[in-house]
Amino acid sequence: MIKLSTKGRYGTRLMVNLARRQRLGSEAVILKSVAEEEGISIRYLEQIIIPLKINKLVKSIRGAGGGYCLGRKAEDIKICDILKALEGTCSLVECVEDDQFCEKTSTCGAYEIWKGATDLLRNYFESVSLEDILEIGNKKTAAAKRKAKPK
Amino acid sequence: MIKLSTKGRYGTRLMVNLARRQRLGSEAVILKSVAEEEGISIRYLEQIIIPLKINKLVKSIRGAGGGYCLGRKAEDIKICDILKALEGTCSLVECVEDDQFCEKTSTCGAYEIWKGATDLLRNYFESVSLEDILEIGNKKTAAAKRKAKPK
DNA sequence: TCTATTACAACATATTTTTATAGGATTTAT
DNA sequence: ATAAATCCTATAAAAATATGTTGTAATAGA
Ligand code: FES
Ligand code: FES
Repeated sequence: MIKLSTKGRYGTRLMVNLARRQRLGSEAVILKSVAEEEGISIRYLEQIIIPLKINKLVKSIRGAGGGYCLGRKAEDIKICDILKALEGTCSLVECVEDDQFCEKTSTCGAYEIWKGATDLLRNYFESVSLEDILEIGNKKTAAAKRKAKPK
Repeated sequence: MIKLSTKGRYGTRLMVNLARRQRLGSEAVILKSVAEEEGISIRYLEQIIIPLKINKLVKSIRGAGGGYCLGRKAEDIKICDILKALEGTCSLVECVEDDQFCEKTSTCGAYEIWKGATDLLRNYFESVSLEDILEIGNKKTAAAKRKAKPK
C-alpha cells in the first residue's frame, strides 16, 4: 500500500497533543502523559521525538517540572515539516529524489506519475498546519459531546 | 516516509512492460523476459503477479508457449486498480478504511487530513491508465534516442 | 543540601512485516 | 516424451515496529 509509517502517524499525534495541551496553558508537557493519552508506548515516543527535537519542531526542558513544548507557533508548523523530520524526505518513491535509484529513469513513464503524486501530496501537507488539525479536532470533540449529552 | 511499496512499484512496471510488449505484437509474454528487461527477480515477480491475476488485471496461459497478457485494454487499467490489487486498499492510513483501527477516530483531527490526502491520491491514481504511462514512456524514450544520436 | 522528577543516552531484545530467493510440482505445445 | 512455462510452498534476509534495561544529567522544590 501507499502507507504512512507509524512513525509519521504517531509523530503527528504527538505534536497535536503537545499543541493542544500547550494551548490549554501547560508550560511543558511530559512525554509520559502524552503516551498515556494517546495510548502509545513511551519508549517508542522517546525514539520518535528525537528527530523532532533535532529539527527544532519541539523544545525540551530538562529536570523536574520539565517536559516538551512546541518549537514554534502551531500555525507555523506544517504536517510536511513533521513528516520530513521523521522520514527524511516526503516523496512517494526514492527515484523521485535520487535519479540513480532506478536504472531506467530516463525512459520510465511511471516516474512522471510517481512524481506527480508526490508533488500533489507535498503541496497538500504543506498547506496543513498543526493549528488546522487542532481546530478540526476541537470541532469534532464538541460535536461528539453534544451527541453524548443531549439536553 | 509515505512510501509506495516495492510490490506496488514493481507491479506497475510489470504491467507497463506487459502492455508495451503486447502492443508490439506479442501474444503472451513470459515472465522471465519481463524480469530480465526490468532487472527484477523472476521469483519475486511470480509472487507479485498472483494478485494481479486474481483481480483479472492479467490473464495467464499455462504450459509451453504460454505467458501472460493484459486482462483488458491498457486504457481501461488504472494505476489505482493495480495498487488496490497489490495492497488491498489504496489508503494512506488504516483508520481511513477501518474506523476501529485508531480508538479516537471520533475526536481525532488528523483523521480528516489523512482522509483528504487519501482522496487526493486516489483521484489521481484513478485518472492515470497504463496507456497514459506507456505514452509518457514512449515520448521519453524517443527524446533520449534523439539526444544519444544527434544527426 | 537532599530528593524527586524528568530528559537523555545507549543499548539489548522481541515481534511483525516486507522483501527476496529457492525448489519443485503442474500444465501444455510440440 | 520433452521442454517450456505457470503455479505452489517454504524459507531466508532485511527493515520496521515496539518494548525493556540501566543508567546519567539537569533542575525544581523541600
Ligand atoms: S524510475 Fe523509478 S519506477 Fe521508474
Ligand atoms: S484516527 Fe487514526 S490517526 Fe487519528
